[in-house]
This record gives sequence, structure tokens and C-alpha cells, in this order.
Amino acid sequence: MSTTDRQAALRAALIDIAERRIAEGGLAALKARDLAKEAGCSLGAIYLHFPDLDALVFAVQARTLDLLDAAMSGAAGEGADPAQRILALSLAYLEWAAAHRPRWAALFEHRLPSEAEVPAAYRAQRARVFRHVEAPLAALMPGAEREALARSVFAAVHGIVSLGLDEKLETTPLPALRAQLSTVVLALARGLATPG
Amino acid sequence: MSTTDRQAALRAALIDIAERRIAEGGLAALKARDLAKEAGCSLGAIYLHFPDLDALVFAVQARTLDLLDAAMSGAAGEGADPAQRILALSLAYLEWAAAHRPRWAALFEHRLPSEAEVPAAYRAQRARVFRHVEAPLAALMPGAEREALARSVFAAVHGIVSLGLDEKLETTPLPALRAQLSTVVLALARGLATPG
DNA sequence: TGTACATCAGTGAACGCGCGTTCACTGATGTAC
DNA sequence: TGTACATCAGTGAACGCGCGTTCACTGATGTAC
Repeated sequence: MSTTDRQAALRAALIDIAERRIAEGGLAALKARDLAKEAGCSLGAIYLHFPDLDALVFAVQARTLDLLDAAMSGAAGEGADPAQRILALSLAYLEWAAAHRPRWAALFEHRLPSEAEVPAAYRAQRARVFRHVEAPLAALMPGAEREALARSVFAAVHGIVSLGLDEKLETTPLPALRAQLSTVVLALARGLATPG
Repeated sequence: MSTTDRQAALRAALIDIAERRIAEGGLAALKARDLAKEAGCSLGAIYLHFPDLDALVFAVQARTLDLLDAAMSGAAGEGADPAQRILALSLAYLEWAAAHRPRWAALFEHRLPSEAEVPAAYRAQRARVFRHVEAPLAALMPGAEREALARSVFAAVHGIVSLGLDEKLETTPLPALRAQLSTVVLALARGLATPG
């Protein structure tokens, strides 16, 4: 194994470990010392590969966004009637969030005090992914304000998933949450199809 | 001013200052040193009135819950048709959240690592307030699962408000957010009124 | 092929900061006589 | 009313911890001759 290979391997290992830590305990669970310990390197070695810990965090967050994007793309579905497609997308979001709870929650956490410090590339990717996630929804929306409406529908789904999975308020069991989300989403779809 | 009065005044001042700090910058903005400085007392004095900073935080959070409760009670409205009442409640939540953004956000922040450390009294109050907030909604819901449904509808509203006011993703201007929330809530109400 | 040298990924110990919290002390307040 | 004493709210300086980050050094890897 050449020096260059070893370098690349350590860098990759650091990202993998950080990813797993965040996947298990959210952003707060990422500590430089733990990371170095698990990677079997010294603290200083981290800084040979990343300018600071935040850079590493954003590398992981970028992967999470990709994962979300992929999961939602698979659920866009075709053919079925609009309400069913909206429902499928909503449930896909719920399943993904439930399966990757801390990573998903991390997407909405603020580790940095100000949004201005968030790298532009990450910000752009985030906007792109959410636009992509909302796109199939937008295609199903009536009226001129398709995109804003799709965003709100997604936000509504996110809210139900978010409070439902938050162990702070009592966590709703997943099957019940599926049922409740379905009821609301189907009602919403019905309502959207009926002119007010 | 007697010693006892001075004591009570300092205690009250500490809560007021903490409240304002949290109201301005969220939970993260509360630091023992700042607090002491603004109150014009020493660091140690804080600990004569509260066992630790968390106790002070929970005192403030309790006030925030009271405030939310009061704001929502005023919006329950009567007489109007169900959809309008659901809408009124939703908009009231939006207005309150927008007006008290950091305090409102603090209600959903986790300062303590585990929910188990949250005082039972606060937990009970929180459950009570949210139940109270959801009650008028529940009264308007069809079917047997009124309460679960009301919780989901509230969660949907919360999601729209939450993502709409989050400056992380682009903040939606308040008038636009009002309009979008109204559209979705009215559609949802229509859909709930129409049997699936 | 072997040897002297340069490079540089990685080390480990320390730095420095912000933070909540503690504690020996003080001095004003209130009490007993 | 005045004096000696006890109480205890508040002081301020320090403690101790966890954290991200830095830096003088090392030793294995790769190169030049």
C-alpha cells in the first residue's frame, strides 16, 4: 500500500466513521477525540485531511442528502392516481426518516451558529435535493402556485413525521404514524382536488 | 427593602433576563456569565436561587408554554364553520410562532442530552398545553380517532410554520406563508369533511 | 543493488477557550440583651 | 436606645472539564545518485 493509498484510506475511514457516529447519535455525537480513537490515528491526523471538523460534518451531510434524494426518487411512482402518488411520496419520506432518524434529524439541526458559515456548495446541494424531492409533488398540484404548494405539502408531511418521531413529545409507534399520515395526506389530496 | 424582598427581586430579575435572552437568541443564548453581568450580581448568586442553569431554563420554558396556551385559547373562536375555525387556529399558531420565533423554536430544542433529565413537572405541563391547544381541533375532527387526527393536523401546521420560518432553508415571507398555510389548511379541512 | 538524503503523513502533548459550578470569605441585615 | 453578636445573601476567584485546534517532532516511504 503506497503512501497515497494510505492517505486516501484514512480520509475515507474518517468520513465513514463520522457518518456512522452521526447516524447513531446526531451531530452532537461527533467528537474529534472519538473519531481519532476509532480511526486509530492521532487527533492531529484529522486536520491533515480536513481544515476543521465542520468540513467533515458537511461531507457527511452531503452524503445524507444524496441518500434522501435516492430514497425519494425511487418512490416517485407512475401511473397511479395523484392522491396515491402523493401518499406514496409521503410514506417514503416517513420510512426514510424513521430508518435514518438521527441522520435525518441532523439535516435540520444547526451546528454552526449562523447559516452564513454554511458552505455555499452544501447550501446549493440542499436546495437542489429538496427541489428534486418536491418536484414530483409539484407536478401533481393544481393551480399556478404549484411549487409553493408542493413545498407546503412537503412541509406538512415533514411536520407530521417530525413530531411523530420526536422522542421528546411521546413518540408515536410507526404503524400508527403511517396510518395517521395516510389519513391526513389523503384528505389533503382530496381537498386539493376539490376546488374551494 | 428587606433582605427577603431583595432576594425575591434578584430571583425574578434572573428569570426575566433569562427569558429575554432566550426570546432573543434561543436556548443557546443563555450563558451564566451574561446572566450575572446583566443582573448585576456575581456568578455564584445564580446558584443561590437555582440548583443549576437548567432549572432556570425550565422556569422560562414553562412561561413560554403558558404564553402559547394563552395565545391559542384566544383563537379557538366559536360559531364559524369548522374549516374557518381550523384555519383560525392554524393562523394563530403561525402568528404566535412568528412573533416569538426563538422562544417558540426553543420549545422544540433539546438542551439536555436525554429527555429523562427533563423535570416531570415540565413534561406534564407541556403535554397539558399541547393537549389543550389540540382540543378545539379535536372537537372539529370527524371519525373515532379525533385526538390522533387533531394531533396530526397540528403537526402538519407545525411543519409548514416550522420550515417556513426556518432561516436555514430560505425563509418564506410572512404574508406568503400565511397564504400557503391557508391554502393547505383549507384543502385539508375540505378533504376531512369529504368521506374518502 | 546499495546508500545517503529529503519529504511529509502522522504523532502526542500541549494550548486556549468557554463553560457550568464551587467555595472560602465578607459585610450588610436583623436579633438579643 | 445602644451594643455585641449571629446569620446568611452575595462575592470573586478559582476549579475542572470537554472541546477544537496547533505544533515541534518522528520515522517510514520514496527518490537521487
